[in-house]
Amino acid sequence: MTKPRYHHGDLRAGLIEAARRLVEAKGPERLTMSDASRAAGVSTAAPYRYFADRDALLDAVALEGMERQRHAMQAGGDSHPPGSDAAISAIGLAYIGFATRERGVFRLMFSLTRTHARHPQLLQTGRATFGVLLRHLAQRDGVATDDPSVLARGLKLWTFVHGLSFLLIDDKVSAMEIPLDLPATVADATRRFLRDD
Amino acid sequence: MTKPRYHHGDLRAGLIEAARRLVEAKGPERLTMSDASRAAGVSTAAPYRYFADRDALLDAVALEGMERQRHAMQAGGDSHPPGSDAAISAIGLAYIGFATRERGVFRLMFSLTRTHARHPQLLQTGRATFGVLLRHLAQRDGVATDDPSVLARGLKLWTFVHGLSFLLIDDKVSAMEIPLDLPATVADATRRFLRDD
DNA sequence: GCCATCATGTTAGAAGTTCTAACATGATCT
DNA sequence: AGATCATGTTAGAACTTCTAACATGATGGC
Repeated sequence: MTKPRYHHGDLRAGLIEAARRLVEAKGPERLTMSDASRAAGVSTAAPYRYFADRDALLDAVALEGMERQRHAMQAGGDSHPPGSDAAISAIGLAYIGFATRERGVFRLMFSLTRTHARHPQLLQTGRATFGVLLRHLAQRDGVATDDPSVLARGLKLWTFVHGLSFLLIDDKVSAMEIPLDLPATVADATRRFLRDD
Repeated sequence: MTKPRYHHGDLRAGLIEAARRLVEAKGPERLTMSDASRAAGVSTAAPYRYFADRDALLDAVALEGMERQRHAMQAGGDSHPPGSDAAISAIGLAYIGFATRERGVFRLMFSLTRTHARHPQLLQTGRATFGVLLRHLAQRDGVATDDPSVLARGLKLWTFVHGLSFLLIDDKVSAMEIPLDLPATVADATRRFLRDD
């Protein structure tokens, strides 16, 4: 058994991890600093050494989530030929898979109103995530990632997987009693958005 | 000038309206009962005559928003031949239009975790909203609204407009510097999802 | 090896929140 | 006119975020 130490070791990371678990268990809006502190084994004032306020801790949880989601998407794309329909579908499925595995964190990632002004790192990470998709689309057509047609297709694909993620984590699909073959649906949408006519 | 009266008249409606405005101004999570009470001109305990707790007030705001969104979609569809691509696009645009006009309320409508169990009326109203779209899709194909192909197409179209709504209200489209012709994009997605091959 | 320094923790408390309990008011109906 | 009861108020308990002042112990110079 580990002795309770005055100094935590890495409290910042410990708090982010504790907060991540709590966000997942009870939803972002139910997270309290008290709970996070208790879970990390410190007093309620300790977090303020590392995070300006509650929102700053949530920002950190969101950022960490964005990075994990991006890695999942990267891995999904890498397991298929670059720029192929299969690769692009896999990226979308990885996006949705992250959302459904980590509803709380995913919801948090997209509930930070006007957060970009407050925390440019979140914007940067968001761009990197979108870039995973853009690179495959650009490769497919042999153009640059900021080509207007790549951006337009990227937006439509992102829109679709983003929307489906939300409908799934809000249980709308089941509430409306809609049968769903997720991989087939994502593949279908990918094919429809990528065809030229 | 109106004399301050002890009895409000219709405090329930007054609180919903005050809460709606506050949700829109500061976001759902920033709404406090204190603020809503103050805006409605009553003490902080008065709302509890009509709403069990803060969440119940938010539920009421969400419900009212869902009804207004449904009416907007209904009107959009009605202004075109039933079942036409134009009608279906118009429904989608009305959905997105509501979301961007009332970000706070729209976000609230889709942030009520596990609320269906708590408030079946929200589920019922959600079904009615989806039904606006389903009726046009069913009409188009001359089948019932619960036909699997209608449900599948309905889900894809909903997914798209839902996703685009969220990306717009979260300022992701502008953050990623994606040029967007909204009506054209919705029309394009509608056409792609409705074609048979 | 000892001790000063300072990062990192704690405790105490102010201000604000939700929600309850007990009381006050005035609209309504006989 | 007066009783009744829905609808409001005030007071306060339990919680929250966040700050200020203090405590601890890890670290580096001597």
